[in-house]
Amino acid sequence: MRKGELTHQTILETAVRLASRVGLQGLSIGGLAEELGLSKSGLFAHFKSKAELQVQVLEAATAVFTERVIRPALGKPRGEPRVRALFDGWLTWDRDKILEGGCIFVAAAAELDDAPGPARDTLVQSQRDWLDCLAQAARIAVVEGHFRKALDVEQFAHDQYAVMLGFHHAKRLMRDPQAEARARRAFDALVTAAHPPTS
Amino acid sequence: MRKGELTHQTILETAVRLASRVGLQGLSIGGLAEELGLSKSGLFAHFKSKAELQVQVLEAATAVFTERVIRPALGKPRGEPRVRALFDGWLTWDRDKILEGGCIFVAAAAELDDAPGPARDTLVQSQRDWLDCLAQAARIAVVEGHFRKALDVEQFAHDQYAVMLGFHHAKRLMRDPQAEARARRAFDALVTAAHPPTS
DNA sequence: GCGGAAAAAGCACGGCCGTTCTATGAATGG
DNA sequence: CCATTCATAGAACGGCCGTGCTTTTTCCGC
Repeated sequence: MRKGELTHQTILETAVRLASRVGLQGLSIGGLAEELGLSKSGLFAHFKSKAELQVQVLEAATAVFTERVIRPALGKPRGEPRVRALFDGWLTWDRDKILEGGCIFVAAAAELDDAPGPARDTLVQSQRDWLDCLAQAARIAVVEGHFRKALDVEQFAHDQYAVMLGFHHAKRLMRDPQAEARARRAFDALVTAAHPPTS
Repeated sequence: MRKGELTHQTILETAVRLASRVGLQGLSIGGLAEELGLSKSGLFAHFKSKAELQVQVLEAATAVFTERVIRPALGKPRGEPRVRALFDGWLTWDRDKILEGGCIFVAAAAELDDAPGPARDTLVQSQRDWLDCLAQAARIAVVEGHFRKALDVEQFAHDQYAVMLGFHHAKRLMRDPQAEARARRAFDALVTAAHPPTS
């Protein structure tokens, strides 16, 4: 009962990387099996269906994301440093070798936005958690006095994520070498605007 | 030579709408033919390959976008009104019935960002033109004195498009009823920050 | 080290894919 | 009005897809 779960996890790791390149729909069981040196049916046995595979890929990606982006940021001081750490962490995540094809959630968002089903539900929940995480970090920054009291933290989280999406577009599609600089400038402007009134 | 080009255009219209739902990859020749009541081979004859179909779909979508979004904005007064018109036009575009599945360019951007080829090249060019259009509108706003002289207009265009991408995500994936309000607030903040120093 | 269980492979299926070739029908120009 | 071109349909192909079923191999507790 141990060997099975091990390969199961190995499959998911490879699947996440592959899916970031070819998308969730483009992730085929045959292709994934070949990449792993397994038989198609042997791999299929781990998941009862392709839909289940897609859900588990998203869950696995969420787990990696939490480990790689959210948890390190939680180690940073409460307030603005943590808000900035979440932003930096996401930039690093989108650049990670694990994701040769860029953030898998951004790719999945475009694929699934009109495809009702368990995969979409899983993605939406994951993204909601992420936005809540961003908003909560901003809320703490308000409490700490780094951000102004009247700040709409959900709006801030929304705007912060929009900058990330803009970065993804500029970097991965447009191959803009200035993508990261542009994103940082946009985010800095957001943070500055969130600061308490100076005078 | 007339009948052919007519159906050719009809095919592309339907293809654009369908592709906005299922994506460029998901757009199958068989499915498209059925939607139009044509035979698969009869439709295929209009395009020498699926890659060519994808390119022409993107070109057709760009033409519609230019007609529906850019041209009306060019009728607005130079400066901030035109900048705002481009933003409003995009919001309307993303909501249009033509695009049941949301902006086809956003969907294609995620699909093609790691798929080199003519389709990707076509999309990149279209997006570059769009960003240039946004930047140029901002540049005019600087000349008109609506925006401050030192404004980085390319950065402004980048940030403006990021807001649009954030809107698309919030609206189409998250189904956030506040998506449009959030986007307008974010864009207003951008415009306000672009204004000349008040004092 | 053996026997049962779990994991993987092998094989076959129906289905849709893009693509090609051939035939037939309709539109068009002289 | 007729001949020619052009637009569409039909059938067939090899290929990959997801998915079951059966067999073989591998693992693991006793």
